[in-house]
Amino acid sequence: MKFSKKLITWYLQNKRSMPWRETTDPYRIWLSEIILQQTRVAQGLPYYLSFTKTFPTVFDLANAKEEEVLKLWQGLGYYSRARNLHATAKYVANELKGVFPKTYKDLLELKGVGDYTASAIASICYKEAVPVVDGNVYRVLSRYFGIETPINSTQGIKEYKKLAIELMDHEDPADYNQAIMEFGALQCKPKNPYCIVCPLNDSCEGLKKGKIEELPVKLKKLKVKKRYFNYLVYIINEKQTIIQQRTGNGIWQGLYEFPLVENNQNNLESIQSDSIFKKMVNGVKYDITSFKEEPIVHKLSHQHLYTKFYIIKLSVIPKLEGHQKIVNYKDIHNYPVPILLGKFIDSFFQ
DNA sequence: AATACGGGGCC
DNA sequence: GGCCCAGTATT
Repeated sequence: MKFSKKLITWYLQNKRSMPWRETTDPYRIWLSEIILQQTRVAQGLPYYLSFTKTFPTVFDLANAKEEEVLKLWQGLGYYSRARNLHATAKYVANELKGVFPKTYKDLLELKGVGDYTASAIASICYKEAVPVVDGNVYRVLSRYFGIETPINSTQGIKEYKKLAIELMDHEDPADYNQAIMEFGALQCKPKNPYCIVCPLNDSCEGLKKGKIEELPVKLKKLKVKKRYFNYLVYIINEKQTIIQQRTGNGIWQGLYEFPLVENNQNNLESIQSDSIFKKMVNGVKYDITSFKEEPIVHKLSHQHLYTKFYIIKLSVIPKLEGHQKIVNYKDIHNYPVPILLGKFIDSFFQ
């Protein structure tokens, strides 16, 4: 039997039940694909459910405030996905009358939709024979064909894409694409794959050469950077605090946070000598204490954030910078914040 | 061609 | 502590 037919046969017997497998509505397929970019099914599923419940149609999503979209996305990471999601919803609702593009080529034009996602939507919703090449596909192909080209090299990306096109099942693109991904997720998984019971184990080049554990080859990424975040949690008359929105490039764009002093350490003295802080509390009495003695280490894939929260009690409103705003405790939960701050807020403000 | 961009789970 | 996850946009 052909490679593609074996995968589809395996898929039909082993596929997990998922809500986005019950529909070919491009809105829902698109939504699920954006949510699942670089995200495990188990992590993305609750977000898919809340998004489809809150925004049943692309018009509902388009009509939402960006802040509401970010709030619902809170905790999922890669927040540009949420901003692009909202922008694309507005574009489809307002410029395309709510009708999604129907081809790989046209889908590719949408913000936040790249090669993988355009292929997924085109194949699942419209049966276009375009192959998905995600992390699962790289792994399955590199092992089955014994390919040692790094999957994140320019050469590798071209090579795997070419192979994927050749292997594509033209009669059933939707099931084939989902089959190879599901196969990579459940059977040919990164650690301890089930080669013994694998339906492809009689023809798997990687298994024959004993190289399953080393495949796929991936160029290693750079060392993570350390950063030092000192958050100033102003407590004004025991009922209000100050937050600001992150703008420009960098992490957490569009999310809110407390006034931040970023330097090369986590200590009280460096805060008290900070010019922005001094300007804010100039002439007012305040009391400053550390929330916890040890910094919280928040680990992102590319940087480690050594973070301390400083509780600053005062009885008058300090001088605000232009982008800062006063909020009541009870309203703070309505703002989208990084999970690092969300955890602090949950413990400190109940 | 590289780098930035989250958070969580697994080993 | 390192790797990986239904990748994309920017530099």
